[in-house]
Amino acid sequence: MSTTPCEQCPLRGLKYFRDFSAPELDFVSRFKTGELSVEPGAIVLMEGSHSAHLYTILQGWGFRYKTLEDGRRQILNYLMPGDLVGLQGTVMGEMQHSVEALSPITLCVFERGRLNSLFSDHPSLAYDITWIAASEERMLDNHLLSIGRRTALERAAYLLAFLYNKAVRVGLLEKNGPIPVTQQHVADTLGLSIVHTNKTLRKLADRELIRWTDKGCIVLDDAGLAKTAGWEADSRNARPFI
Amino acid sequence: MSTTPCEQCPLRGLKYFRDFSAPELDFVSRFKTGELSVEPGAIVLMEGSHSAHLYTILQGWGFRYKTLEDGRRQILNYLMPGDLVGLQGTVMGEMQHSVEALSPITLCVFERGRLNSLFSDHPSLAYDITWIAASEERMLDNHLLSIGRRTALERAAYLLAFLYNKAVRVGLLEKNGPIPVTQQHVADTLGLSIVHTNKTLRKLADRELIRWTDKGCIVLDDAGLAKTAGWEADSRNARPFI
DNA sequence: CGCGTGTTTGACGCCGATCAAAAACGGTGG
DNA sequence: CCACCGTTTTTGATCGGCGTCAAACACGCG
Repeated sequence: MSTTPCEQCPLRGLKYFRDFSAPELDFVSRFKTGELSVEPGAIVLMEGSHSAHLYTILQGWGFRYKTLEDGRRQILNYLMPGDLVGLQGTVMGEMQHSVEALSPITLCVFERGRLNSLFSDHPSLAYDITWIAASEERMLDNHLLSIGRRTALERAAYLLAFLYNKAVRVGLLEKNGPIPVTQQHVADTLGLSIVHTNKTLRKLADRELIRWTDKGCIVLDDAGLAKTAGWEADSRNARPFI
Repeated sequence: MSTTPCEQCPLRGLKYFRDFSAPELDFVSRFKTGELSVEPGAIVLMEGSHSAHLYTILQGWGFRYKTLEDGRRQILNYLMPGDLVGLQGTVMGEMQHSVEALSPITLCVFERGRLNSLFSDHPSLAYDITWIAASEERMLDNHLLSIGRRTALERAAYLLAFLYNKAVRVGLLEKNGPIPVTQQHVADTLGLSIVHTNKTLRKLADRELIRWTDKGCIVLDDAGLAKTAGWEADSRNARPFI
């Protein structure tokens, strides 16, 4: 499969992402050095590695996670089109989390070495990267609040409403499409056991907020989920991406 | 009290922070428009506000937190000298968390309007801001892992080891100084009830890893804490700050 | 002395972990 | 087509960690 030129980037058509000026687009298209395709379940980046690359998700679902010595796993966040991958490793050296594909994904590959010229020659793009980092931080704040202070049912509802909203906005999910996770993923995100996660998701299904299928979770009533989570989705538009 | 000129910034003497070039120093000293002093327990920034400022902690302890409607509170992270405050609000508009002083703190105040010229004229400083944001993200990753997958005892040990290490490096804490938190703060950070937090901290005290005083927590054995948390502190030096 | 804030302790109950096993499914090979 | 398998979901029983309730204790302060 040939690579997608940035000029024809499918994300650019979405209202959710901001437009580029011509010089920005020109720079980014030279910044991009290739594409990477990864199969579901495969590791994109490994904790402890020193990757020479920075990536943006072009299509598909992935997730970031960390593990403790004894195998306990915590999923930190989910990755969707437009998300920057590997910034921590790029800016600070070693990766301290891993990244795994949830569906087949393709990533745009950027040359780390050219990041300096991005900062020096395209301050607006540098600002975008900061914006994205701040946005990621904000998501983590929300997850931390959720895991720390919400009950199991609220947590689950929050997670699914969050994933649904974000995925729809980036064009990754149509209204009745499945979020491609297993209950094990949900458990590792919420900090719960898989058994209790199952019972919790069952309650959400009984309330007809979701339906669980072999392809993942179908959100039937995202407003209802947000309500049981005590959360309101952030509806701002026009976020940047690289 | 008159303000501290950036040329004499006490943080600059610490090995932990990187040096500035003359032009950088010059810019930053003009970027800084004043200082803000806040008493313990007072709110520096409020969730939902639109602050026109960006801050760096010059001295003292603070923390970031979010609350749910019903009052449940989650502390997201602790703020120490060199930490940037309000970046999320500056870059993305509204603040989605609050900031409170834990000790008397003083902050350097930066004009948000000049952030553009920082990005356009001082790419190295823009890079530093990205670095700091990535670093904050990394800390949140660690906290998420902790709350999601560690036991109460491990969580508490991790938190105290983390705070101790960071505080010592920025010159905020001498070897036997107290971390100025109450057990309520610890509980709200770990996602535990205050009663259970107390019983957990007691276990750490019984093992002679910490001692609790009316001024806060004294770390007696930070290696021991890190060990019971199953964690190794990151010993990298030379981080940037603004 | 009385009060407020913070720490400590005990009793009890529940949420969620753990253990165990059964379904339900798609995929594979005979 | 069917037997077998691995993965995932589902359910029940039991256990334990942590929450909740309640009350004491310690301390600094006016």
